[in-house]
Amino acid sequence: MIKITFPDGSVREYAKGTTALQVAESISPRLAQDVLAATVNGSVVDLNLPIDDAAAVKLFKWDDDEGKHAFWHTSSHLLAEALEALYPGIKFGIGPAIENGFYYDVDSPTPITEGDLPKIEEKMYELARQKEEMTRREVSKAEALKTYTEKGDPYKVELIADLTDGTITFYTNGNFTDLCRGPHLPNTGYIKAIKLTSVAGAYWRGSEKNKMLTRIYGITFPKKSMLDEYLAMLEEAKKRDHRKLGKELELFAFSQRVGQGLPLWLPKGTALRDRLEGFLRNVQKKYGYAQVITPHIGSKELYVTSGHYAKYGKDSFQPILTPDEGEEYLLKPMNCPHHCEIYRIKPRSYKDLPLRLAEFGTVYRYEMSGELHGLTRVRGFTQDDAHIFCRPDQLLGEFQKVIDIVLYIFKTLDFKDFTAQVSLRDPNNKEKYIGSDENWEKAESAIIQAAAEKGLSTVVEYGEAAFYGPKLDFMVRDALGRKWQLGTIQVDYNLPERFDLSYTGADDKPHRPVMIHRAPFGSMERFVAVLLEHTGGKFPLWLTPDQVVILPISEKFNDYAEKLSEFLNNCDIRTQVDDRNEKIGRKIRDNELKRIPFLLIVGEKEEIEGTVSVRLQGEGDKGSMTREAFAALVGEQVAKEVRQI
RNA sequence: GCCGAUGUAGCUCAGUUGGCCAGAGCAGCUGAUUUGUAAUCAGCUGGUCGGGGGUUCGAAUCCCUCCAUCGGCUCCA
Repeated sequence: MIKITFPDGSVREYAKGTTALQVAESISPRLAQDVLAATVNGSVVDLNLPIDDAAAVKLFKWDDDEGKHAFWHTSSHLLAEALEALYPGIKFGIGPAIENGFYYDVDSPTPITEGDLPKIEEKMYELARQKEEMTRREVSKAEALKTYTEKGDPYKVELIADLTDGTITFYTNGNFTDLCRGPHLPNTGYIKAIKLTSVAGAYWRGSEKNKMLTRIYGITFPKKSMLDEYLAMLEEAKKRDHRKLGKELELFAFSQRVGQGLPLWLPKGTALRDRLEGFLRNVQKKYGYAQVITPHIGSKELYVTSGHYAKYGKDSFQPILTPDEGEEYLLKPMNCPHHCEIYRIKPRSYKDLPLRLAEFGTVYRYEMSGELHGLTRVRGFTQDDAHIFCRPDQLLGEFQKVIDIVLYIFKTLDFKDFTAQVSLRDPNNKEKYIGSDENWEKAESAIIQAAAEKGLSTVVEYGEAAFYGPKLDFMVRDALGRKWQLGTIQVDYNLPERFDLSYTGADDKPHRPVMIHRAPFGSMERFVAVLLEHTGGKFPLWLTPDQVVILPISEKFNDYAEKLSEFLNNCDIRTQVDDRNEKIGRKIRDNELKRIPFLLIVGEKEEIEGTVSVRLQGEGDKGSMTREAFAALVGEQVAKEVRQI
């Protein structure tokens, strides 16, 4: 007998060789049905792996990430089995579980397109219904290599070559055997609902130098109803797509003639963006920032000095030449070099620091055409940029104040679900970065310390740093769950050196300042995009372009509506009148669809009483009140939304 | 940039064995209606069928090419 310890601390005895599935069965039949994976002493294993020694066992169901992972990982093997049956000679790359489902990368003798997915799904259902056992087998490296060399699967051979002997396992379901670490479900019968979502190209091992394989994405569920829910959720998410809402609400547009990735901000979008900028300007003023403005182009020499030219110059927009002298200028890809030059305009004393220079700076970057995406990835955009030049002893405090600004903004705009990511150098690829190891280490530890002292829970990502320094990035998801970097704070010891920035210390000697790059929104474009998807176009009252629309019952009451509008606008309430010759039902519908928060309906009754009938967007009739009472109501709500710092 | 898909009116979309002047709804314009809480009625306007080239007696429809968009990959100062 062996002792099994459970997460709650209880201990039960089982026969040696008992499997995790049998353990679940001994607890309840229901649990045995729901359990998908288990950990034994912390490592994830198959449910049917015999446990031979006393161990701590934890069981995972669908609601656990480990459970979903095993489910989707098994699903990718099922997909592979179906593919091998339908496309003899197909070669396999990798087929992992991902956040929402799984994929398999394949090299098929005949092309696979989206039209082929239904028949592949059909085959998968057929194989799933056979409840094929997933059997595990440990193999030697030599045997593994032999198997795949004989089968003629070069990708698997390459993978095996990197593995250490003694750790290699094969899993077999039906006629299909795959190199795999596992764990897996006991059999394919758990998979009841299957949807192959898309096909895409993907470079083998993620390098564009390699061959492009075909990647087939899919998702599976233990119940049909769960798949239906998932598909309905995707439909809902599509309605919140910022590209669709931006068009519907007339916030921004693109024109092929202007150029791809170059957004045109329409009047309502501009009003929204101006308000966001004003909000941040106000916050920054309180934190001691000074606004500056710098040109949209800069001489090539500026970027040679900063190091940007060597790093990105050739892949960027081509330099602009002056007509006669042939001088080279670049479209500004970032604001920092300009701000460094502002620092240099006069000698700086340690008493002048920190110097905080802020600019809503529009920059232009050449992004590859396939990478452009609505407002989240564009070629011309405006950063809510600022550079803080400070003494080394001020770095930590300044960094933390920037964290405060970011958190204040996220709180005001109700971004609850964000990730704070510490983006460090790729330790195996240091030549991608500039600057000394010593400075990198100083900068990295400053960020980690600042975040820790602020009680921020962070994830660390290697290889995500800027080329001149490490970053603290704030990632927020869009409607479809894709992560976007919004706010960013970066510590930089390099640019001050390259620009030879200095200040005179109390010791009357020159010292090198440290620089913080920061953008709490990230860029106005991306921030508005994510905000749109989060709110579904229902912006908070303080931010929304139109706050109130007055709907006269008929044209007879247009004059009263105009007077009301004038009154409210004088109270700083953004008000319009819908004076079209339409029925009231029509006006309500059209203005509801525009997501205008307050609809005021006025007719004979209101004109005589001097009141307005208030209708809240999405909520309906709220009864009538005087215009003064309404103005006070709006004022209070705005004040509540934008809490003072 | 790469793989795959898509591109018909301002918007959403019909229209493929290639064949009458290319259609609908909404939006827009004109007129009627003067309206009480999510679409009033009638008439009218509007399209280089993404651009260019080709095949054909004939192309929105087939072929080539370029452009843009969408889903990924790569990249992301």
